[in-house]
Amino acid sequence: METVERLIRSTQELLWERGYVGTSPKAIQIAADAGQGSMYHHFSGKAELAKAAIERSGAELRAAAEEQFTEGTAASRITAYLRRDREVLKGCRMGRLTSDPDVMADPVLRAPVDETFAWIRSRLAEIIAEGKKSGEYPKSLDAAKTAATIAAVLQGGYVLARAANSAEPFDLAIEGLIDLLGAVS
Amino acid sequence: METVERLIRSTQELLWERGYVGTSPKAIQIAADAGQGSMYHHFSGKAELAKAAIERSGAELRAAAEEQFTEGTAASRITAYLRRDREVLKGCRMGRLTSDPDVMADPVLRAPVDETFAWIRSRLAEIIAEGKKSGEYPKSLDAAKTAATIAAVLQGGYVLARAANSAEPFDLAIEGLIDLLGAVS
DNA sequence: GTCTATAGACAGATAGAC
DNA sequence: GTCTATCTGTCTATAGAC
Repeated sequence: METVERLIRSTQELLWERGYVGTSPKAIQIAADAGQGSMYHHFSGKAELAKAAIERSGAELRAAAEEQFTEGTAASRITAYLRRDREVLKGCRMGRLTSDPDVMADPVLRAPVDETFAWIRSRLAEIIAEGKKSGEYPKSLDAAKTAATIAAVLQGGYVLARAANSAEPFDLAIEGLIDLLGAVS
Repeated sequence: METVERLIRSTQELLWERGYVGTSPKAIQIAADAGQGSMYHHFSGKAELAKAAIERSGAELRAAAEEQFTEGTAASRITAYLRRDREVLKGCRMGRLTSDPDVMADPVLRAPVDETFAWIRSRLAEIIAEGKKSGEYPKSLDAAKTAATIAAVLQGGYVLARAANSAEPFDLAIEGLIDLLGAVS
């Protein structure tokens, strides 16, 4: 793999594990097996590298979600998305960045995070709207609200799981939501 | 206020804003208006100070939650808890610590985080169980699952709000959950 | 493109005076 | 209890040789 690619992937991994504040250029270089000069030749610094890594992660996240969003009824697509196999104890690569003050303070770094969640909520809302048309969900169900609730359960599930050092609370939260959604349909 | 108290409160605030990795002893000393020698006289270092701050925050969080948990029907107590005024864009003081690798890696620092969320889920489950007894909720509603879902929506709501730099997704997620809970009761 | 050298600032303490 | 001095290592680059 080429140097630039190794640098971006290593940065993605480190941002996931340790966040922006906790990730040093040195650590990235070691993980990517690239020298100092090499890194600074390809990127102006930590921020530019992080931008590339966050954008890449956002694209990957959307692609992974879209896989569940393509076939089946509205309810089955949402359930498939919720129950998809996830590295629960590692948390969400994108969600964890929201607690990184330096990422949130920099519009360039926050933008891809913002866009990713906006996209997910919007896609979920579309699917719920389809479900209302098909009669799977009642007309009274608010698509935007429900979409936000679904996205929040996933993000919050990660938080509860990491706090407990166990995937159990994540699974409980997901199944609790599926039960509630099943009750209205 | 006394020095020890100022140190703990300043650490609570800094952990909330910048996390453990992003908070330096120096920053704590400045915020607490305490000297280096003074800080190291009262605490062995950053970790011990963080332990005191996290435990304090956990106690405050439980006390704040218990306020909403005391009067009214089960459903009204849960709604009151969900709609309580919160500093949404600052995120959850306890939840943000779950993305701090050094906190999660140290059992002493993770314990109060774990206990706080375990307590909240357990209290919510108790209230839902009461609601089932009183007939507010159907017998088929799983208390542990639903409690996890409620806690997750709050934590995830913070994540979505910070990503969007707006309280709106938080409010949407909360209201979406309240609608779902209303539909089953 | 990649390497090594250098550098100022900060992190996270420790030591000893007062 | 609090203060100042000191210390080792790391952070985040920049500069210039190869």
